[in-house]
Amino acid sequence: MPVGTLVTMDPHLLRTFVTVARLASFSGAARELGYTQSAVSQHIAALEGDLGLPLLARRPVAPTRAGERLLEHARPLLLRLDAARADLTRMAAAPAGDLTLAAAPLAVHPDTLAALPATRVTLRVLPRDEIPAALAAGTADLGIVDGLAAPNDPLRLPDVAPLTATRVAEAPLAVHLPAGHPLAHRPGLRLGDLIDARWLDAPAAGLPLDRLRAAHGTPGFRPALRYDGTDVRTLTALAAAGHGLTLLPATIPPAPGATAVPLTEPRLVHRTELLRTGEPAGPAATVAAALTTPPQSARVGHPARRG
Amino acid sequence: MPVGTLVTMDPHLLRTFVTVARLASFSGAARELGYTQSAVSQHIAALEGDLGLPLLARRPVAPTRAGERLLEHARPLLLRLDAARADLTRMAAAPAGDLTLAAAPLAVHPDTLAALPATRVTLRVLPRDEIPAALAAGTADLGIVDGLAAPNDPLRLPDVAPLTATRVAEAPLAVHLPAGHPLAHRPGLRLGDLIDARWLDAPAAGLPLDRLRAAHGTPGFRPALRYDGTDVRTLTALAAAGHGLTLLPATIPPAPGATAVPLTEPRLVHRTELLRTGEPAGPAATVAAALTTPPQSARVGHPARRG
DNA sequence: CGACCGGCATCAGCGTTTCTGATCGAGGGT
DNA sequence: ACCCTCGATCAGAAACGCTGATGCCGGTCG
Repeated sequence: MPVGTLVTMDPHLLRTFVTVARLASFSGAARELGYTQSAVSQHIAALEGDLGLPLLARRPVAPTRAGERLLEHARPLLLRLDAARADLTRMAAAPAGDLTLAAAPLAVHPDTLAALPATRVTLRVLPRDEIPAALAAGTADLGIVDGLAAPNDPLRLPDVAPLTATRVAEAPLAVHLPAGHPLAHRPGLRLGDLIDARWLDAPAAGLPLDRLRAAHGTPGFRPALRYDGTDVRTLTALAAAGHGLTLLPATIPPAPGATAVPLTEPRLVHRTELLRTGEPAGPAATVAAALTTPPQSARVGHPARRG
Repeated sequence: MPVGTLVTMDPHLLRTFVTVARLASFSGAARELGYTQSAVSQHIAALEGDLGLPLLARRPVAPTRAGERLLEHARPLLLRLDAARADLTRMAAAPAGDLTLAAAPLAVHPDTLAALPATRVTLRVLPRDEIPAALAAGTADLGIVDGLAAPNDPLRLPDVAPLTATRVAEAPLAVHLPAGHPLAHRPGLRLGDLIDARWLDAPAAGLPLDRLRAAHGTPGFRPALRYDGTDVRTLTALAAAGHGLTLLPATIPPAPGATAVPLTEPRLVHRTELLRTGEPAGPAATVAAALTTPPQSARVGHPARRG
């Protein structure tokens, strides 16, 4: 299949456009990018002339409707471009002995830690959505991400670069409730029972509430206390203290004063996956192999192949 | 957050690289792209020099390991770039009166057809995975895609451009069996009961088998007859004739001599979604509104926001 | 009210990039 | 042995993209 025939839209122009939009200033963008203000002006003029549309309102500088749209295209495009470059230049360099692992907060499982070599390892905890970008940019060699999914369903991840995802583990889910909660003694809970409850909102550490809403197909799941850290023990403690419910993998023990009740419906699991760029090399390969004993691999770049 | 600082990797160079790789020929690519062979040679040299890696073996011309990797980056990149360009230039042109609708084979539902205006409409049936690209390229104004999904889960689609997906319908699933089949009189079937059966392999028309394997987490689901068309009636007839089983939305009636048995486990639905680029305008807006009476919208560009 | 100042547009000029066209060496087929 | 195709390389010409200077507009302050 032939790849398109248009091309143009020089990434340099896109980059200055994005910068101008972010700073709301031509001269500011020029300073940041190391250009003359004149050059920046010409860049924007070139883009607008090429597309036949005004992209920015001047005085004050703000993107037009078309400009907004171009930003939506340009930002991921530049991300991918940098990712491609980083990936390829990495292939040129010899594989270093050091290994950097980027992990989402709930994705670091004791088994995982046991599989790591003793030395020259950096473990970096990042928000889930930034891990693919970190891999792509070469900031990390291996990624561990987690999320809610139907059993055996791969996770949905931002598509910034051709990454390979491998299933590491799946665990059932449990709702953490304070011991005195009326539902705390049930053997199992359905998500529908808990729509009207108040939930901890912990986007960095836990499972985001909008994912629950999507899974159940309703709004609801009102946020109570918001926790911006990544520490899971704090989260369970908050649940024990009655600040709201949390849904966590069943492998996480509840804090004293709390109970973890298995979630029975819908059939969701907490899935963790290993992410890597292309062929693993050097120490990354060893760790990757150790983490994925039952190999169940899937490409995430083009998810629709499986849909 | 600032967008990366590297840039370079001129798309023109990437385009000639992709073309050279596809044609396995420098001069062939030159002919196709309207360059001199000399220019193509210099393009490749520039890329290789820039990255510090050989990308192509000469004589015969074939991508190296690094070249393969670059292709994986470059192809979606160019796709996105063209999509961005097409999207923006479309904004420049006045919205035409004509409406082109790209639909996956199983996604065209009677209700959908009823919602269409009487004139100036083109309905084009495409493989599911090509619909986002068609929208992005401006070949179609609206897309209708379908697929297997957990209830209330959005579909997984190739991420070529910022598209908006809206739920149109969800239907339960049914397995089509010949009337004489031992399981034909069951009230319901579980997917696990059918791993060892032979299945129709109809990637263009039906639900792909590898999606079933993913849903059940096992290999199995051996392909029997392969059907490359997109006609659903043929598919049901093939199932009736005993050429293999098919899984179809329960809204599709079985052919004479066949029975449709509801699928009870796992909890999967046949979901159809409406796709559009940014803000709908002109007649597309009317149709889009008509198709999505209960609005349940979601951005597909960055699926991880919900996971 | 007028001068000033910051910010974007425009222009000429020049250095660099990036084509073309010609030439060369290496293989492969006749 | 010859020719023909293919890719690499080189010199020159055209095109491109940057800088620095200048112009214009709007807001601000004496």
